[in-house]
Amino acid sequence: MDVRTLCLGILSLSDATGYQIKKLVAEGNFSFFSEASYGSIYPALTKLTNDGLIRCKAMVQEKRPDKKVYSLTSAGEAELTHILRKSPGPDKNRSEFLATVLFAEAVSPERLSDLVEDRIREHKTKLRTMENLLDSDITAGSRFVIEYGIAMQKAALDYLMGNKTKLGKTLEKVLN
Amino acid sequence: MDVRTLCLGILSLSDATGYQIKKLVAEGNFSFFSEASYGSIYPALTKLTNDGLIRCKAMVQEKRPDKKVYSLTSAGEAELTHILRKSPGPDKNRSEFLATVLFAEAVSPERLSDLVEDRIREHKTKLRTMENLLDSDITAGSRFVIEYGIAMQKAALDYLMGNKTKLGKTLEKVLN
DNA sequence: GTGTACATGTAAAGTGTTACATGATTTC
DNA sequence: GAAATCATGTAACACTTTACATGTACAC
Repeated sequence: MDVRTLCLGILSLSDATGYQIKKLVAEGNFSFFSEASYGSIYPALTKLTNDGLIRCKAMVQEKRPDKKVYSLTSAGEAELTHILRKSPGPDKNRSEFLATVLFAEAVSPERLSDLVEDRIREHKTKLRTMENLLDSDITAGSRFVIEYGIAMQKAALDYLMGNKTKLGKTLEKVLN
Repeated sequence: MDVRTLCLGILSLSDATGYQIKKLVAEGNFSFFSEASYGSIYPALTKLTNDGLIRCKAMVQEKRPDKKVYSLTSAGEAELTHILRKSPGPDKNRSEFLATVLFAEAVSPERLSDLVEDRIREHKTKLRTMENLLDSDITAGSRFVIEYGIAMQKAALDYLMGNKTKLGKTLEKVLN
C-alpha cells in the first residue's frame, strides 16, 4: 500500500495534519503494519489536494507553527472505495532478526543466544506499548487490528521463549 | 536488510546462482521474511563480485542456458560477520489486509466478512506450504526460522477465526 | 541550556520494482 | 500448442529515506 492510499485511508477515519499522520504510522494504531516518512507524506498530501481527493484547511496557531488540517472530499471517498474493492495484496514481513539468526549460524554462532534474548526483551516492551493503545477510545476496527498485532507479538514471544534452547544446541554442535 | 547483504548471507549457507537466490526468497526458506527481484539480485551479485566479496564460476550447460554459480570469498565472510555484529533492526510488517480492514470499516463495511474469510483461506494454504519446507533436510537454524514462521501463521489464523464475528458486530452497528 | 514536541517542506541520493529482451526445454 | 522452468541481464520508472532548512515553546 503506497503512501497516497495510506493517507487517504487515515483521513477517511478522521481529519489530520501531515504531522499527525506521521505520528499515527510511527507510534499509533498503524505503526505495526505500515510506515511512511515526512518526505513521502507531505508530497502525497500536496498531490492528493491538487487531485481534489482531499481538501486542506489552514489553521493559524499563536504559540505553534500554523498547521494544515486535511480532510477527505467525496471524490476522495469514492477513490478510496474503488481502491479497497481490489483484494489486498499479501503481507510483507521483513525481519532482519530472522535473517541474522539464519546467517549467524554459519558465520558467528556465538552471537545466537544474545540475539534471541535481546529480541525477547524487545517483544515484551513492544507488547506493553501495544496494550496501551487499547486504553484509548477506539472503533471496533481499530480494536480488531490492535488485538491482531498483540496476538502476533505474543505468538512470537511464546515461540522464542519455548525454542531458544534449540539454537543453543546448534551452538554446542558447532563447538564439539 | 538490503539485497546485497541478503545475497551475502544466502551465499554463506551455500553456493548459488542468481536464479536460485530468487527462488529461495520467493518460495523457499527465506520467503516469509525477505524479498528481492531479479532486477535487484543480478546487479547486487555483479557488484559484490567486483568488490571481491563473492566469486563467480561459469557453468556451461548443454540443454540449459549457462549459469553463474557464486560463492563467498573470505573477504565476503569477514564483511558478513561485520554486518551481523550490529543488532538487527526492527521487523517491518506491512499488511494491506489490516489497512483494508481498518479503512473498509469507514468506507465499505459490507466487504469486511468476505475479506476475513478470504484471508483465513490464504493462511491455511500458506501454512501447508510452509510445513512442506520442513520435510527437506535442513539445518537447526533453518528449522528454527521456518517453525517461527509457522507459529506466526497459526497465530494469525487462530486470531481471525476467533474474532471474525467482532467485525460482523461492527457491520450490524452500521446497519442499525 | 539542552532536549523534546510541535509543524511544514524540499532536494539529493539511494534502493527497488516492473517491464522488457532472449531463447531452449519440458510438462500438460 | 500453451504454459512453466531454467537462466541472465538492462533501463526506465517509482518510491522512499536522509539530510537540510526554519522557528517557537515548554519541561527538566
